[in-house]
Amino acid sequence: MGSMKDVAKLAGVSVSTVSRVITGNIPVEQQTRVRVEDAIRVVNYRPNLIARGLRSKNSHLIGLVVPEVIHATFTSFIKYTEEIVNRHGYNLILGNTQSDPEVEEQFIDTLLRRNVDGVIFCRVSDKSRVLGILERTNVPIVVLDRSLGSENVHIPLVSLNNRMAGVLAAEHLSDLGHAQCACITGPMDIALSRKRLEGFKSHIESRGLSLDTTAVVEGDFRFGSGVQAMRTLFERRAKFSAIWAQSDLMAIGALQELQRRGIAVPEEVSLIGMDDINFAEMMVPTLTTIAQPFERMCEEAVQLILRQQENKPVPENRIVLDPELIIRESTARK
Amino acid sequence: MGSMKDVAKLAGVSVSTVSRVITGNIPVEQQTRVRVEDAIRVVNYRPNLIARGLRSKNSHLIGLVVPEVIHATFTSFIKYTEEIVNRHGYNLILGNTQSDPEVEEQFIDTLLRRNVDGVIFCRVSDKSRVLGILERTNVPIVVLDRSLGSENVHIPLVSLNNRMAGVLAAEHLSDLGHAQCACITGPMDIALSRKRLEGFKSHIESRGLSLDTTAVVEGDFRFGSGVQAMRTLFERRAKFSAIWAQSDLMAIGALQELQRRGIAVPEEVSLIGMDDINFAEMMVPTLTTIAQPFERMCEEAVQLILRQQENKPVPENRIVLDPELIIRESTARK
DNA sequence: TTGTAGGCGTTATCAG
DNA sequence: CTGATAACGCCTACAA
Repeated sequence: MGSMKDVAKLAGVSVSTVSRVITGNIPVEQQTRVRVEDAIRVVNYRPNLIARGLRSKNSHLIGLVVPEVIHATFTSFIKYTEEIVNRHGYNLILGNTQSDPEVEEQFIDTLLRRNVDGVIFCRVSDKSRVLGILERTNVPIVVLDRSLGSENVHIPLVSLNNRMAGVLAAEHLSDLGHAQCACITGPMDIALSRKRLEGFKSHIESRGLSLDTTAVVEGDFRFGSGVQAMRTLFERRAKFSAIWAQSDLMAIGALQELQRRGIAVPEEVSLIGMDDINFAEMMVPTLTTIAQPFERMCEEAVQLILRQQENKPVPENRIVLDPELIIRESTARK
Repeated sequence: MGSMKDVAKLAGVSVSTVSRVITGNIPVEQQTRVRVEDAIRVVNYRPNLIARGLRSKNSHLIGLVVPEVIHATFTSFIKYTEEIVNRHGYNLILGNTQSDPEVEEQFIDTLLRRNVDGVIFCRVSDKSRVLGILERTNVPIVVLDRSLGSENVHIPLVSLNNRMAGVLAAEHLSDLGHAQCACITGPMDIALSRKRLEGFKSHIESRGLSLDTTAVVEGDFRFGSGVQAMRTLFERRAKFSAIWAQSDLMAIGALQELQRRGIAVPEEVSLIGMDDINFAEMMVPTLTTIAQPFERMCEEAVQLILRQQENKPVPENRIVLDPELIIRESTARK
């Protein structure tokens, strides 16, 4: 792979002329243009993005920061973000921080030193100092699926209407005639877990019922905590005919424990998950769930980056998308 | 974030001196060193990797090419590769080609133009022209979990002993007394599917039994094809008391279909998967499976890249790792 | 329309 | 030990 110099020499022109035919839209005489184009082919010239980036101060690189990779939500974010940035001519540089502030900071540091054109953060905690660091740079940044409550109002944010997710779940269950519901939440120090519970609870109360405190168990979004939460519910002798788990993985954990105890789903207990991961359809019974619009979330995030970069006014700084109820087999009329 | 120039000006030295204290191990007088270090702190200087890369012709970037993201095997590769390259001071740039040769080529092109220090390809087909393109460059390249048969013997390769996977599955089933087995394979135009089947079959034959051709169905590694394959087996009235599916996803599909037909696993039919994805433990019954050493595979791949880059002799050009049988609940004595 | 010159931020070489 | 200077590959004034 030759450089511009090689092309120039071969074509008998200066490098700036080569640059012009590469860039296009700058007048070059037809004759020299073809000479240059031929030379380009001969030396197999491809513009070097490093050099170009050094000059133009942008890298066409977008950083994606996730706290985990093997995790339905983040895997989806990775997939769609990569696809979308690609479509816009960018490449994705991926960083898994495992929620370790140390790793987080160190990754952000190299991103900045690579002149990335933007950084997308998945579910970053307000505790992480990185937001502060990034704010002081002028690198476009977007928080996707954010967690904690206290607000950095000026940082662009794409998130789900988590409260609505709770309402949708409660609505579906009460429509089916369930008067006693249980809820397996995510970590309560993450705002989205609280918002989901709040929506769930408030809809139940709006129907004149109440959500028993013994029927609310905290999990960590993962499978094991779903199993454990189910056991806790039984230990507490909580009364319920329906359960909402705030992630499909926890719902699948709950399902496993129910089946091990010989409790039929949905005949005896109805079960709703959340996320609509692929596996929701693979269970027996298939899982009713609250779907997140992963692809649209990523699209909005990338748009926010690109707009900031072009210094276009960003009309909406906080984009909140709606979840959707997907009815399958795991819920039934009481 | 200032540049070296800023630091130099502030410290009253030349840029080369600044460069020296950054690089370390080049003699600089103690006094000027501290002056420079102070200045570095003041202007918040961080060496720019783009510029450094332009000079030194390496980017500390490694490209990972996968044909899919939301897919147990590749998600694992992404996770581990990212972790490992990071540990070595590299960043990962991820490309999902969806097996589209067009996208593949275009991605490789930008990788080369970014001066990546290495490219790791997951399950690349021999049909893709990219291997040829890459061979002509001197960028280190490794094929991970490769598929097709015809050999480019000089390209470093990390793969699984797929034949052994088949043997392990057959061995386990015949140890349990199953004389009639079925197999749901991956796409037969992918070499690893054929090798797996070959191992499976040959072990069965070594026991004086045979694998009925009606009991072999081709899938595509995905859930839906597992469901479909199961139906096909029933339509064909194939006789079997045990099934090996060459991916956990297909096994889960088969399981769903079996359960829908009221056939108990493992009481009536034993079932083995392959991969040992997270969900294998989440099923009821939990899935017996053949585990792939994903992390080690990635480690070897990264090692091969780094060794090539340092121009160290690469002792082993083809690394084949062994799978492992994980016994859970979905298999039982006949 | 084309070439020359300078610079993007680093590092390496060569004097001093 | 330190400072010019050139070079990495590209782009963009400015001049011709």
